[in-house]
Amino acid sequence: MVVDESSDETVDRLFHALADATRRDIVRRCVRAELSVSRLAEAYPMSFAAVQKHVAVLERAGLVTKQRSGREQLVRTDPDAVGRAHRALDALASAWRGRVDRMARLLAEDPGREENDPTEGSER
Amino acid sequence: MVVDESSDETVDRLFHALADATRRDIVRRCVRAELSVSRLAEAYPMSFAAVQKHVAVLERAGLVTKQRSGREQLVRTDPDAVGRAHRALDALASAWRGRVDRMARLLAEDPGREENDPTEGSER
DNA sequence: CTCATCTACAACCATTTGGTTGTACGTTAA
DNA sequence: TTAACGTACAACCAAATGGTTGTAGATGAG
Repeated sequence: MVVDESSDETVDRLFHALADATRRDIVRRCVRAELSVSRLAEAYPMSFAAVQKHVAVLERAGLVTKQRSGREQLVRTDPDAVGRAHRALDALASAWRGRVDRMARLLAEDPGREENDPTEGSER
Repeated sequence: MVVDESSDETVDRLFHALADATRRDIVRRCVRAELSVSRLAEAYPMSFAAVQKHVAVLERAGLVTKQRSGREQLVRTDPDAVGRAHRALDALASAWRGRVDRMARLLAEDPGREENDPTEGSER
């Protein structure tokens, strides 16, 4: 049950998880080091249970994973997660993005020959 | 009033706006064509007022703009919006990717050849 | 063993969200 | 002018969110 990375509900969970400053901060912290939920909770002005819930949201979104180590639960940001978010954004506006990228490049490098309609270009 | 593109609340609004399939679809549709709110509403199994609210959420997040044309209100996806979302993601995991560090070093040591767009480079 | 620590989870609460309907107002067409 | 259309907005509602406290189960230290 791989759940298809680009299904609506998957993308919903992904962006929803990112739509909170505390959760983004957790992701940031756990990129560099594995931290127990208790350690994380010390960093925020809220209860342990609240942080636990935030971690659960991130986990369901696939942004972090938990690994048991003794009595602690170590949280780690999934290295692929940000890439997945990027791909979701690209899928969102890929047609437009191809056009704008090309326009930007043309304007920057070689102004004067923009006559190819790129409305349906790069799928990267 | 520029509101600082990377403030917590700005990013909150951005990702929250993207965390709904209907809203993502509106963004997708209005990338290619300006559509009135009524036209948009026809596409979804919900009331006009509901679509109106979705558009309002997208507008507060800076993802779309509305422009009056007669009695219609035309909705258009902001060309910069997806770029802003990309940048927010990059800022989130820059430490892990080492991207910002590398960019900083390049800019410091060898200013003038930053022409390899790093927003679209390494994927793992 | 005993105690402190870390986690899990339930119950509860206030606020927000996503939807509805209804009303009012400006604009275009007949 | 009148009727139809497109929009704005308020009031309302159910469900989800984000927080709390409290209780209970594992695990490690002394």
